Amino acid sequence: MFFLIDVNNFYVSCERVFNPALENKPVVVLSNNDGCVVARSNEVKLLKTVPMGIPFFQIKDIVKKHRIQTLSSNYALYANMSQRVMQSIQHFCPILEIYSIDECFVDVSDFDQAALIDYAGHIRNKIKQWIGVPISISIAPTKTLAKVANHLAKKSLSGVCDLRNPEIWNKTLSTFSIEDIWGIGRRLEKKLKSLNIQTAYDLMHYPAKQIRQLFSVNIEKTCYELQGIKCYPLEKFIPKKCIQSSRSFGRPVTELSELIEAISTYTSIACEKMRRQKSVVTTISVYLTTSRFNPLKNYYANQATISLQQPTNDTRKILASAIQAIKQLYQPNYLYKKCGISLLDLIPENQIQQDILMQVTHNTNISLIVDSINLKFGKNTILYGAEGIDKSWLAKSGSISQKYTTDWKELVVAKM
DNA sequence: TCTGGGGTCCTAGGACCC
DNA sequence: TCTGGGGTCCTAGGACCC
Repeated sequence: MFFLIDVNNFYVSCERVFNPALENKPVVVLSNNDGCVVARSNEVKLLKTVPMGIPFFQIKDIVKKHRIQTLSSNYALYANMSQRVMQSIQHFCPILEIYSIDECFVDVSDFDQAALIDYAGHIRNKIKQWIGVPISISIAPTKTLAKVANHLAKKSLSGVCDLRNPEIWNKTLSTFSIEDIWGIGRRLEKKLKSLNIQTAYDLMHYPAKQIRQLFSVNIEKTCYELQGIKCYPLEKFIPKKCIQSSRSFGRPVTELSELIEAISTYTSIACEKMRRQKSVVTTISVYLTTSRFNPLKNYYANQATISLQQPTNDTRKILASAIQAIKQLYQPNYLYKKCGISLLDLIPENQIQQDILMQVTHNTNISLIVDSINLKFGKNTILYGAEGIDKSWLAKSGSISQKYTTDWKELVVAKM
């Protein structure tokens, strides 16, 4: 039996904890570079005119008309708030899988089943009291059903939805649209509807084997999960298999020197993440692109994949390859919009295969020292020269809130 | 003028082996 | 002249998620 616990309107809720003036007002949070809407308060959702992911410039009039408060995203704050929420939940439910920044699955099979609803309510109150954000909790025998129940929990006053009773879940599924099911995207929606599968109930009763032939093993699993047969177990923490870092630029970039600064900055970010999960990398891929939205300007996009001689997590070595790659990709006379790096085929650092022809070296890994300094004194206390100092190409974030919980200089001040 | 970022998994098809 | 059958591995691209 699962709980699915998720924070309502997560980014907006985080902002409201530290800025109560935002309560009961329409609020949106924008993606990097203030590009798209990535979080909306309930007030905004009710307007029905601001869909998730819409480019900000397309809704400027609506924002003005309804006095929607607009915030740049503050990922340092959200990541820290996420940690706090997850740690608090673990206090009540030790076996959990963190599924995304704002939701987790919990195995509640060993709990007193008769008391589950009360327990969910209790957790909800405590998270609101301790962290300050509202959460919803759904209860169901499979993850897919828990996802369905979560939609209903969001709309209910209690914030809890129990879908354990097969009669209730059958009835619920008969009015639940196919496109709202976890794992059904736009393409599959279209194909399923062409077979006259309109609701979750229709999919649940379609022969699963046939679904597998027509679609894939995943949709077959979805079919079983709707019937209450568990196909997706709770996952333990698994290190990432690839780590990417990329950003759009705040303005068009034309100079190679600036691209080198940018790719160096992203490489440094990706490498730090890799070391945090104790992995090493053997293959990297670097890419570069102009804006794909401007039909008048020449479009150019290219990528280069490089195999490193030896698995490593040393930023200096990876930087050398990344810079070499960006030089190779660069073509003059284009207006570049974005570049990025992917660290591929990550393996645990304690499982490195030694190359018989390679000399064994025992260099001190300076990267680890850099990491520990930055952890102690704050991000970018020390950085690689190639990353540049001014970084005038950085993304825009016009209205970002303080790093209330992660930076000594920006802590919350309590006034008496 | 302005359009995000970071992931996972599956499948088909090519290349290769015996 | 006639050109099989069974298998593995890798990769690119598609689809999906938050």
